[in-house]
Amino acid sequence: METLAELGYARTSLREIAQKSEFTHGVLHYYFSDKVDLICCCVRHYKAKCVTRYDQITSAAQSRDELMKGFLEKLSETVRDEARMHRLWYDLRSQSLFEEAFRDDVAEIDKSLEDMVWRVASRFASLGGRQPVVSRGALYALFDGLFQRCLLRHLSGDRKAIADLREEVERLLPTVA
Amino acid sequence: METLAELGYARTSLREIAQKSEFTHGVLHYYFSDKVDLICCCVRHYKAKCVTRYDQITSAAQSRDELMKGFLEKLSETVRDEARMHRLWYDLRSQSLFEEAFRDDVAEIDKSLEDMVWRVASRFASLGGRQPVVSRGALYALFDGLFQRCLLRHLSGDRKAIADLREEVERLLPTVA
DNA sequence: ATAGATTTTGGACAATCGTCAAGATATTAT
DNA sequence: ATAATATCTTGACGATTGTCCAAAATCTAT
Repeated sequence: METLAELGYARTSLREIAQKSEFTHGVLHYYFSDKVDLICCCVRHYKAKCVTRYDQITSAAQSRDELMKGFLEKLSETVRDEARMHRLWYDLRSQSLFEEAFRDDVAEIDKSLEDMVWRVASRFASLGGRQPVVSRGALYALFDGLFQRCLLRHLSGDRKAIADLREEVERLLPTVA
Repeated sequence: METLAELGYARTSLREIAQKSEFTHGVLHYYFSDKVDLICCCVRHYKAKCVTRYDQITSAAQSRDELMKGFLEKLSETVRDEARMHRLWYDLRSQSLFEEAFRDDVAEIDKSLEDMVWRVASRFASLGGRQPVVSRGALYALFDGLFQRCLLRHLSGDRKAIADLREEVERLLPTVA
């Protein structure tokens, strides 16, 4: 996954993966039937690490301010420290537009991420005695779109990318939940 | 571009592009310095075709209903008829997360698309004597996210993908503009 | 300790990749 | 028509790809 996150799907070969691991290239075919199988396993592995990222903040927060602060902080931290791994997610999601074998796993992760965003927004709303005013799908689309854009700007060296994302989220979240 | 749209960046070789064209593989290096250069030119070429898609509808519409109807229709048509070309866009945008050479062009197209969405929403708002209530960036993130999701579902064979997108947009646009 | 199962190695394979260059062909200018 | 330029073809190259396999190494159970 580190190699994939560094090079991207298109430029990653099994030999490169093996070389940056503690194994040789031959052993990969002992555990994975082929390249697609290996990538699929990576996608599945990614999911588990990702979809509970904000859960602790969500359940611990006792006020809208506290939740907002924790969410913004975690969001910033993610872009700052895990940009490479997240660009891999967007890469693989795009690959699923072409490679049928990836679609089910990608769709499942997408759903899990949508649920995660929904949990945050629902909690934020309920802490104000309200309910979210947009659908799950729209909410996810919005935050995913903002995150993706921030990621691209950040990786391009734009120092204001994270600050702008924070500002945007701080303005938007109270209007939708 | 047709070959790229069919196979995706990762699986497309110069020889494959040549084979599906009227030329041989050698001639590509007469016009393009290397593979990255060729893809960059494709990205730039894509832009011109894309960013004025809704302009006629936007300027012709005389009421919110008319604009909504035209926008929904064009949106559906795009997903239905040009899904393959649009998955190429998402593919190349993801590639720009890894390949620095793509970033400037991708960022420029992204900006143009944002402007395009903004023009639609602004017009929709002004036809109701209003102004959009969210930022350009948020608006684009929202619609781009919804479109991307719809595209994935549509390509996976989900017959309800387009209808769901229409429904979502019909509900959202009046609340943001 | 020994036999059997499991895991790992490293090389071989055919196929494909991007790139290049020499020469053939077509176009244009005089 | 002829020369000069532009365009295209073809074959070659070294490198890399995914896959496979026989043999070596390691582990496990008795």
